[in-house]
Amino acid sequence: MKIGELAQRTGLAASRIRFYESIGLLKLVQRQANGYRSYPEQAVLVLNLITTAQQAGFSLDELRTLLPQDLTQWEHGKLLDTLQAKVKDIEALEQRLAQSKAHLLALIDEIESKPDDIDCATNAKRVLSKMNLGEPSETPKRAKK
Amino acid sequence: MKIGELAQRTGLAASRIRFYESIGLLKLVQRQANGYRSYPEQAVLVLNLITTAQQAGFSLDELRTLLPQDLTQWEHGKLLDTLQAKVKDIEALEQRLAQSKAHLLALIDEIESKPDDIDCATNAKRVLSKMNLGEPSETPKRAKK
DNA sequence: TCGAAGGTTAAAGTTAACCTTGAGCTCACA
DNA sequence: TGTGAGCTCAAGGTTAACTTTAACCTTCGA
Repeated sequence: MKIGELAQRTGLAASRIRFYESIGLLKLVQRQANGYRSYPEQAVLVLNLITTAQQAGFSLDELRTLLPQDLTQWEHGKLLDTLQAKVKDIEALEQRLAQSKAHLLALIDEIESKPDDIDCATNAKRVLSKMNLGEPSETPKRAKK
Repeated sequence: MKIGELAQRTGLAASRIRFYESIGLLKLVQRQANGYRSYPEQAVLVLNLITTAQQAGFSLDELRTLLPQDLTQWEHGKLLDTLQAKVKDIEALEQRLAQSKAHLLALIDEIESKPDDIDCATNAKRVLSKMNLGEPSETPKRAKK
């Protein structure tokens, strides 16, 4: 199939598919006589696998080293290890998220419980002084948008 | 205090502090006669607040609109709204993480339960065919590193 | 007085994961 | 035969949040 069809069937932009090829991530491609790219059925699977894995937190770089030339040649040991490591990563992220959330909730609480009889400035100082009592974690999260 | 000291006390690189000023995020700064920047004590608080908020998922852009010139001039309503929205964001992210994790664990399980009597290629196909049964979510996460 | 340490600026580089642009083939069809 | 959709490539643009570089000034300690 040509790139347009593959794009439609995977929901990816054609430019993105070409990009994956250019960085050596998608090697399942041949050329027709006219220079057009030609993909086998399997390409749909692989692209879906890639986007799914991306959503699980894998970078394209990781995926490149993880998905070898041929899908039937997976190294089970290494693959399983990596998957399990990724689960650990996610768990760590979950921890950090929970912390951030608790932090935010505490802050909201602190602001809301402002005694009605003090002014903004004083309250701001009070709130600020209560912040940052936990040690600074070093790993920033990037939420999308 | 000069930028070097502020950098030390906050743990941030001086270049980063200058950058924050350049994008209008840190306005608590004056100049000495020699052109050196001079910061008040409050700057330490504000920078800590910024890095903490960043870790909670706020972009610098959001922070700029959220932290006005003077810390004692917070708009409580807007601020609370934003904080609550961010909590929602975090909860959504938590959902997605939980999904990813479940997905990964299912995959691990699928691979591990490979019948010993079939070959790699067949197993790869079997595993692949079981993947991507959930609908594709559209929001990719970026985990760090 | 000299050199190192620390300050200033503007501008360019970094990273990841793409997208956009422009110029030029190729193909199907009316 | 022409036109418009689809393909090719290389190269440059985008975004966020910084860092690096280069060229130059200021301060401090020996």
